[in-house]
Amino acid sequence: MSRSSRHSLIKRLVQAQEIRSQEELVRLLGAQGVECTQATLSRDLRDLGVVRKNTHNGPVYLLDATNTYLDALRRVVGMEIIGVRHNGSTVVIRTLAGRAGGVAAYLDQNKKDSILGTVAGDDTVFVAPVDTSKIEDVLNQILALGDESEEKSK
Amino acid sequence: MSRSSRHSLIKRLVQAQEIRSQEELVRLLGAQGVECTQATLSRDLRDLGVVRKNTHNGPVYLLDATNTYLDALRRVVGMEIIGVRHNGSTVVIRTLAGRAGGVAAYLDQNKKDSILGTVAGDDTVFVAPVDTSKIEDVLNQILALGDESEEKSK
DNA sequence: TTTTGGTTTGCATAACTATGCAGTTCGGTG
DNA sequence: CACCGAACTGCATAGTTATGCAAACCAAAA
Repeated sequence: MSRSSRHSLIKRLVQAQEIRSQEELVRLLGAQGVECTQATLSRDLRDLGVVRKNTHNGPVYLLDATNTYLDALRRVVGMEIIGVRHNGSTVVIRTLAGRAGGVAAYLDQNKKDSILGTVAGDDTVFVAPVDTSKIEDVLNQILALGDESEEKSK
Repeated sequence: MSRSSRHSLIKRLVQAQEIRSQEELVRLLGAQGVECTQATLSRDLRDLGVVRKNTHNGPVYLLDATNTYLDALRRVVGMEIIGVRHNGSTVVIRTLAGRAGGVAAYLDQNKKDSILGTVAGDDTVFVAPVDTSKIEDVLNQILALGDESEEKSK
C-alpha cells in the first residue's frame, strides 16, 4: 500500500463524504484495507492541501477548491480582457461589456503583491501598480492571464 | 464592540496576514482594542466560514474562497457556452473553441447531484444525467449558468 | 421596571491535530 | 552484499480547537 495510492483514496473519500475527523478517516481507510495512523493522515492531508472547515455540525474536511477554481478562473478572466495599455502610472484594461468588475475582483484577489488597487467601471478597469517603475511587469502579468500555464506562486 | 464589527475585523486580518492560531488572532484583535477569547473566535471563524489549512509552516487560516470563485466562475462559464440541446438521454453543449474542458470540469465539480459524468472534446461537451427522465432539468440548470443569481445549495 | 426568550460570551475541559524523534523502508552505489 | 541518504511511518505528547454549561446581555413586551 503505497503512499500515493493512499493519497488518491483519501481524495476520493474526502470528496465523496463528510469526513469529520482524522480518526474517522483512519477507520474508513482501514475498511478499504489501508492501515495507517492519525499522525500519517495529518501529514497526508497537509500534503494534499485538504482544508478543515468548522460548521454547526462540527468540523469537516474539504478538498481545497481554491487552486482548481483559480486555474479555471484565470483562463476565463483572460477571455474577458480585450486589451491592456498603460500611461506610465496606471494600467487600463478594456473588457467585454459588464465584465470589468469580475476582472478587477480577480486582480485584487490574486495579484496583491504587484497591484495596489483597482477601480472598475462597466468595461474598463484602472489598475494602480504598487511600483510604477515596474508597470510593464504588471501589464505583462495581466496579458499573461490568457495563456495556459502560469507559475505557481509562494 | 459588537459581534459584527469583530467579524469584519477578523475577515480583514485573515485576509491580510497569515494567522496561524486562534490564540494569535486573540492577540491581534486585542491590539486593535477588541477583547475576546479563543472560544469566541472558534465560533466566529465557524460562522464566517473561515477554513484552516495545514502547511509545512504549520496551520494557516484562510477565507474560504470557494464561494467567491464559484460565483465568478459560474458567470464566465455561462459565457463560454454557446448552445445546449439534448436527445432524451444525453445533453450536448457547444462551447467556444477550446473551452469544452473548462465547462465540463465546472459541471463535474458543481452539479454532482444531477450529473453522472461528462466528456469534453474541444468545443463540445457530452453530459450524462443521473436520471434521463429529468434531463430537461439538467438542461435548464446549464442554461441558467449565464444568469446572475442562483439558489444557494445545502 | 420586570419578565421573558433569544443571543452571545467566557470558563473549563474534552476532543482533536500536529510534530519531534527514533525506527523502518527503499533505491541507488561502491 | 553492505552502506548511505532520503522518504516515510508510528509513538507519544505538546499544541490547538470545539463545545457543554452557566452567566451575562439585550430587546421587546407587559
